[in-house]
Amino acid sequence: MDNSLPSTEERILEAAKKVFHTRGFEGARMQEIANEAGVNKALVHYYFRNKENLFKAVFEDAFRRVVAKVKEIFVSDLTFPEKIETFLKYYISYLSQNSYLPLFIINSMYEKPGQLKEILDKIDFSPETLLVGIREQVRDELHLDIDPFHVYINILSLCIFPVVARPLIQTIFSYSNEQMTRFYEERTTETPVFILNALKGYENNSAK
Amino acid sequence: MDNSLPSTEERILEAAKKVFHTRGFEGARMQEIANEAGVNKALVHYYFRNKENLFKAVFEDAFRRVVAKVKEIFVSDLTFPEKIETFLKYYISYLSQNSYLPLFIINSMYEKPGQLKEILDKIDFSPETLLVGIREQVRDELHLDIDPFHVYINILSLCIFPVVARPLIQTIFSYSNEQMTRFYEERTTETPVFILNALKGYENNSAK
DNA sequence: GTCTATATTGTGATAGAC
DNA sequence: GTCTATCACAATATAGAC
Repeated sequence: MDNSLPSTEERILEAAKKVFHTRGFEGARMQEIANEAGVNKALVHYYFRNKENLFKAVFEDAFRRVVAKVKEIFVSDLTFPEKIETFLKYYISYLSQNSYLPLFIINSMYEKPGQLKEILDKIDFSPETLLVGIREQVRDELHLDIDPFHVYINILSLCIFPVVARPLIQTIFSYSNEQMTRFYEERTTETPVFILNALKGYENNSAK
Repeated sequence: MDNSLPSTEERILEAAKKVFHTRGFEGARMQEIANEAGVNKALVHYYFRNKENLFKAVFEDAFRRVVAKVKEIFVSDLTFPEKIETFLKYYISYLSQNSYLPLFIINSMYEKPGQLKEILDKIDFSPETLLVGIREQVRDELHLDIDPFHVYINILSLCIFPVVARPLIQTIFSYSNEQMTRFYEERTTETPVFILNALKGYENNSAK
């Protein structure tokens, strides 16, 4: 484990994460990043040369983290229901700490479409790994034969959207922060039930 | 019906929608809006005074449209399964034409949290209308007694997230535009099945 | 109402001392 | 490596002619 104090470069990167995640590329200010890191603006340029480079570093870090966590859960020895439960439990707690992360990644894809391609080549990530795992488990454990791709997207939708749309939900329904916390706690148990119910419903039709 | 040619003010607003929707508040440039409208930059300020005002007008327009459409479907005489199918069919076609709209609204809530409050007061919109309708139908048509709020969020999640995350999905899975079109077509029929299956699954447990 | 020209401020980036 | 000072330009906004 690394117990040393964070280097200047690390402090700048941490500050950049905070600012880019919440404000996006266009909204971020190099000045604010410098302030957040407790250094001068010029020093930010010294380490990362320009805004574009710094953003790239932040985006890659964010994507790596999310992928690593998803893989950690979905590529494991757990049963399918356990995976869904674990995945949701992880997302509630992880995203409540990093509620800006998924929206940051989504927005970055619109602002800088090409950037993900480079990253995908660099890191060890094949979407097939995830899909194959789901396909086999849905078939062997639940005895269903349905497209795992839609199942996968459905699971992600039900996990991520409620977090991403939090300010919208909270405003429209006039929920307090405490009510929102309870809402997300409820989803931890309710969402797996919803998903597994849906999958069981296919049993009648998929006997082909 | 209004057959007259669009006024200058209308042309500017249309241009502003296009630019704000795709680039967000920070990314938008008054110059680009002026170009898009075919007028001079100064004229944009003449009609809307500043960027903030123009953005407000665009955001309000977007929110009104989305709410109007959701109400049109959910507050109707259709049965619950019909509502879900209609809603999804509408969203596939509507969002494929305006794929930037939901993300624009979500982002605006982070950038300008207070703005929605004003709008909600102005327009005729009560979230209870939507929830009450769902609650009654789930109970009377499907004979279930579950929280309509989570059902409502689940439906929205399954509709909106796949559209919002399109660039991410397309890049990760290396899908062509044609494959993405087919993906969304599939969802039009698959998502209602998924949702209704999930709801039926509650029948066993909710006999209290 | 619509334009050109300009004011004014903000912001990414660099030069150069220490 | 870290700072201060400054450049260069981009972007919002306004003044004033027509």
